[in-house]
Parts: sequence; structure tokens; C-alpha cells
Amino acid sequence: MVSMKDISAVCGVSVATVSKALNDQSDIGQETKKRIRQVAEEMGYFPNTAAKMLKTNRSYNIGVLFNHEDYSGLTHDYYAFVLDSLKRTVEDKGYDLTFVNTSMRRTGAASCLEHCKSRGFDGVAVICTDFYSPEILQLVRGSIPVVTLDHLFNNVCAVMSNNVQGMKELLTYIHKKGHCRVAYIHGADSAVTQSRLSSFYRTAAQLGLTIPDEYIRMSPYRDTNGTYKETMKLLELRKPPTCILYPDDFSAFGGFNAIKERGLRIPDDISIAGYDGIRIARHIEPTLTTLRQDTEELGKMVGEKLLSLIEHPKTTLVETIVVDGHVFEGNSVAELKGGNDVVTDFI
Amino acid sequence: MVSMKDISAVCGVSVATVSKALNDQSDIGQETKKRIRQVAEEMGYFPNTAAKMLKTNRSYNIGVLFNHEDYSGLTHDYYAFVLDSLKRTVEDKGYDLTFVNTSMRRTGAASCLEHCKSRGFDGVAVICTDFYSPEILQLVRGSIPVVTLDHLFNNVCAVMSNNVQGMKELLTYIHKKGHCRVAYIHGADSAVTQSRLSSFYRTAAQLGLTIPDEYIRMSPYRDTNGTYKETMKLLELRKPPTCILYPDDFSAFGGFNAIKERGLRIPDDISIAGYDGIRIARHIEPTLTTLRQDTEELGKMVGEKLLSLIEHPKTTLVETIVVDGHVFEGNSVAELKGGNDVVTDFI
DNA sequence: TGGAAACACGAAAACGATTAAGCGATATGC
DNA sequence: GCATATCGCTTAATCGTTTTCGTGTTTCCA
Repeated sequence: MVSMKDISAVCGVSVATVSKALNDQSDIGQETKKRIRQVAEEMGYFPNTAAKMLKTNRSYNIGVLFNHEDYSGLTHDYYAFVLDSLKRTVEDKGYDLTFVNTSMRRTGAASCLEHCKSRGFDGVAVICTDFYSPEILQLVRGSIPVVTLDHLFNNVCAVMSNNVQGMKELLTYIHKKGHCRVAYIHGADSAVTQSRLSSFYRTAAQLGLTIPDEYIRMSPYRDTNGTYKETMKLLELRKPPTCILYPDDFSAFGGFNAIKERGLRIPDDISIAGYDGIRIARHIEPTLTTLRQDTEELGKMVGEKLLSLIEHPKTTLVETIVVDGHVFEGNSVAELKGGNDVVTDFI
Repeated sequence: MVSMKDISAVCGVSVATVSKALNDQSDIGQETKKRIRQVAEEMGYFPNTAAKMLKTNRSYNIGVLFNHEDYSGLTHDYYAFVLDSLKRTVEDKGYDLTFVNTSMRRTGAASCLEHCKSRGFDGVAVICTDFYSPEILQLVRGSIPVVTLDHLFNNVCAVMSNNVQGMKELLTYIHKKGHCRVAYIHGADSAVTQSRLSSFYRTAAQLGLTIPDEYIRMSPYRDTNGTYKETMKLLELRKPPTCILYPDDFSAFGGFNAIKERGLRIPDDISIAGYDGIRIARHIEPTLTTLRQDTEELGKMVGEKLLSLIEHPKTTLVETIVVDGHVFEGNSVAELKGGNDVVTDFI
């Protein structure tokens, strides 16, 4: 690899001058600058990142935390799309993206934070991980700029998909379609679940809907078996719902199957809606009505906030950026003409 | 950050000694080694990767090329799963994974290869990219260890999903179920498509199947609209097929919808099969029979080969590793009892 | 014309690690 | 008893940059 020393030899100047020429410094003559740059070009020079890093403490490399216990977030539509957007955002600005390796024990770095410091990441995006582990807490409390996705820490920048608004918009849409008996199979307990659930209740109240307890069920995210069973139970109720909400699009397929097995049709006999807006949901028949989270914007916001934090630490404020989602209107939710009973008799 | 100098000061030895102690070198006393290591531990030392890199020319960082024009491979099930497996494989061995940024112009590195050299990647996995671009050619011809996925270059290690065996196994399975009129909507022209298509023809011949030209159709990968249309055309044939193969699982949904729209049932009236084995295919009803590519093994092989190439360059041979896939037996392919006509009249 | 300011460049010290060479002191072989 | 091997540590050079400071030359204005 050709170094500055090589260029300096050819040009008959010192390495310092070469460095200045290449970095567009002020105290250098126009002539020499032009000559050095040309020679550098011809010799196929490009900087040694390690040396630059060592000297400047800047890596132009940002870390991304993407380690879930059960499954890596990579194989999860929502996270994959956010990551994709994040990747494009930071790469556009000349940064690289590196996965933070949590199984890293080779370096002698004991913790996640230490690993990040060792690698010299300029910033870290905490996308998909166990937010309650002490390692993560240490990381966000550390000296490296951090932005989290869908989780709030004190004094840490966060980008949040607006689950409150999302659920409200979804339920309102469904209500507008004439549904009053709406069940919600929510995901396993988490901050996200809590937001959606409370928004569901509040919105229902605002709309004047009465939701019997039997309509609220739980099934883990992305578990089609779970939603299959819960859907069956809902269908066996004395007064089954006219519409069922699922934890996410993937798990909605569990409900899909259960409904089909019972010989019912979607949306003619019963309506369903998912949450996320994964691609496949728009390519099945009936297309799944769902709340589409704006993964493009979410990833972009994480990236931009992080870069801002890195490049303008003084003027960048610590804030929570909330990104709205929007109903994707498929045809899995029927328009009810006659209106259906209000289920006061349930209570 | 605490450096070796700090440790050396505390221990009253030279930095060289510290380095040796920490790196388990031979010419050092057991006593001192133990003491130094303890102090390092207590002070929370971890190495500065940049400095180490600069000196040793090893980064313990491997690059992954993941840039497709239309869509980043991240949002593509097959590639995402391979990447996930690759990630775990290399991270286990203490390596980090960094995306190769092809939009990188900040460093002055003009090409992909230069960028990789600049970053000091120990190796590069070329997973999802335009294999015909000159940049990629330059990269694989360069001095950095490279492993490609599903593409063959001269003298470059490659890991290939076995499309020939895969298609053979799939078609053989379908034939065994009693199908003789099998149509194949293949993907847009590529090396992968060629392998599958020729294997389809050869296997059909071996099985004594006659495939009329109208049964062979083309539709881009992952394009449900395309497969929808082609399926419609197939269904309108004088003698429609009893089973249709699709370019991939995702696009199979296009066929799914078309068939449903025509009022036909799967698999009672017509059978279908996909290719890939994406997760959702196992969670719909009917579950999709498909050729499941072994993404776990593929990613693992890419990683292991790359690490081997990096750590034992002399003894690692340049080879092509072929990974078989296997039929996932869903229930989208019916068992035909009576046997159906051989479609000789088509020719 | 003389002094100050502006300009262009070089020398050298860092950044934090690795490693070859050297050097005393002790142990070993003949 | 003398040469030699072994051990344990230090010295110093080095990787490729950046950056501070110093210095010689030119320019400008009083």
C-alpha cells in the first residue's frame, strides 16, 4: 500500500506537507497542493484507516447492536428494514456500519462498551437487543454517542415508532368501518406492548367501545401457534368479535389459518388486522390490513441523529424522535353496513 | 482509555514487557506476567484496535458485500438468513463484521477494493451484489481473501447452494406424488436460474416427463404480479399443468392468489411448489412445499472458509463448497392417485 | 528601507501498540 | 574455570498519520 511517505519522496516534500495537501489545510501553496494531489491520484494512494484512527480518535465507523437472544434481528422484517435504511443513511455520509459483537472475548474487552471503545466506534445504534441487560445500561451510560430504537433511557436519544398513535389510528379505522366488537391479541409484555395496549383501551373508550375482558388475549410476537389457539378461543365465545387485532403481521397468519379452518371467510365472516406492514402482507389474498410502521424513516432518523450527535455534540439536543405509522388499507377488514351489537351484555 | 503505558508505569516495567505479558509471549517471567495481567484487569485495560491494526496489519474485521441495486439484500429472506449465520460464525471466532460501503467516497478510496484495503479487512464475503461489475472483479482479483456466495469466479473460493441437486430433488418429489404435467415459472436470467432450469429439464427427461414449451415461463424473482399473470396463462391452457413451480416462495404467493381467484383449490385442484424455504411458507395454510436452501450451513461455510483462508492461507485450498438443500414437504402438492395423462399431445 | 505580517514548508513528537536486538545475570557443559 | 546457553527484561525502531511549532522567504506598508 502506497503511503504518504512514498508520495513525499516522489514530490520532494515532507510527509507533513503531503498530509496538509490531502486534507485541504490552509498553510500550503496552491501549486504544491495540486501537484501532490495529482501524484497521490496517480500512485493510487488511499489513507490507512488504522493510522488515521489512532491519531484522530475518529473511526468513521458506527456500531450497531443487533443481538437478540432467540433470533438475530436480522431475520426479522421490521428490524431488517430499519437496519437497511440506517445502513444507507450512514453510508451516504461516509461512515461504515459494523455489528457490535457481544460474544467478543478475544480482545480481553469484557463488556459491550469496552468492545465498542476498543473498536473506536464514533457512535452506536442500539436497535435490537435486551435493553434490560446491565451491559446495555453500561453502554448507554458510557461516553460514546448512542441512539436507541423503540426504547427509552434517561438522557439518551431515542427513536420510537409511535405505537400510541399507531394503535389509535388502526382502531379508529376499524371502528369507522363499522366494527364495535374488536378483540386484541397483544404480544408478550414489553414497553412496546404496553404502549399499544393502553392506546387500544384509551381509543376504545374514546370511540365508545366496550371491550370485554375475554377480548383481550396474549400471545408472543411472531408466534403463529399462539395466535392460532387464541383465535380459536375467541371464535368459540358466545359473542365472538367481528374483528381481531394481532400482535404483528406474521402472527396474524396463525389467526388466518384458524379462521380458515373454522370454515369462515375473511373479511366476509370476520375481519382481522396485523401490525408492522411486512412485505408479504401486501401480496396475499386478502391483503392484510395493518399498521405499517415507517421503517425507512425510523432507520433514517436513527442514523441522522447519531451522526448529528457525533459531528455536533454541543448543539445536538438529547431528545426522543417519534415516527408515526399509518394504516395500510388491505381488504381483510370488512365494511359493516348494518352495524353490529354493542356488547354491553358482556360486562 | 488506559493504555499499556499506564500499566507499565504502575508495574514498574517497560511497555514491551506489558505487551509480552498480555500476549502470552515466551520470554517473560511467570511472576511478572501474573502481576501485569492482574493490574491490567484491575485498571480495566483493553487494547486499542487501531494501534494493533496499524502494527500488525490484522484487523479481526471482515467485510461483507451486501449491495444490490434494486433492494439491499438485507430485506431478502435468503440473504438475511445467510448473513445471520455468517455473523454468528465469525463473531464466535472473535471477528467483527462490517458492511463494505460502496458509496464511500470520503476516504478518497475510489474503488471497493481500495475501501477494503483502507479499512484493513482481513477478508471479504461477497454475498449479494452485482457480480459482473468491474469493481467486484477487481476485488476478487485483489490480495484480500475473498469468498463468494452463489457465484463462481476463477480461482476464488465460493460457496454455492446446490441448485442442480435442489431442483432435481424437488421435481423428483413432485413426480413421485404422481404429477406428470409440471410447469415451471423460472426467474429472470442468471447463473442460478440457469442451473435450476437445466436441472429441471434434465430431471424431467430422466423421469420420462415431457414438458411442453408452454409450461416453461419466466417471471422475475419475488415478483408476485409476474407470477400472477403467468399462472393465469398456465391455467388457461388447453391442458393445464397439475403442478406449478415458482421462482421462489415469495413469488409463489402471486400464483397462490391467481389460483384462488380462479376458484381453484390448492392442492385439491392444482399443486404448487416454491423455492427457498422462507419462514412464512411454513405458517400459511396450505403450507408451501418448497425446496429449502440451507441458509444456516451456507453462511457457516462462507465464514469458516474465509477464516481458514485468513488464518491458514498456505494450507487452505481454493475450492467450491456446494451445500445441498432439501424438500420441505408442505401440503401444497397433492398426491395424485389415478395418475394423469402424459402430455405428449402438446408437442 | 526596515520591520512586521503573511505565507509555505519542514522537523519532530505524538497516537498505542509490536518486535527485533541487546544485555546483564544465572545456570550448564566440558 | 571458562565458554556458552537460557532467562527476563529494556531499548529503540516501527506502523502511517496528524499537528504543533519553528524557520526561512516573500510581501506590504510606513
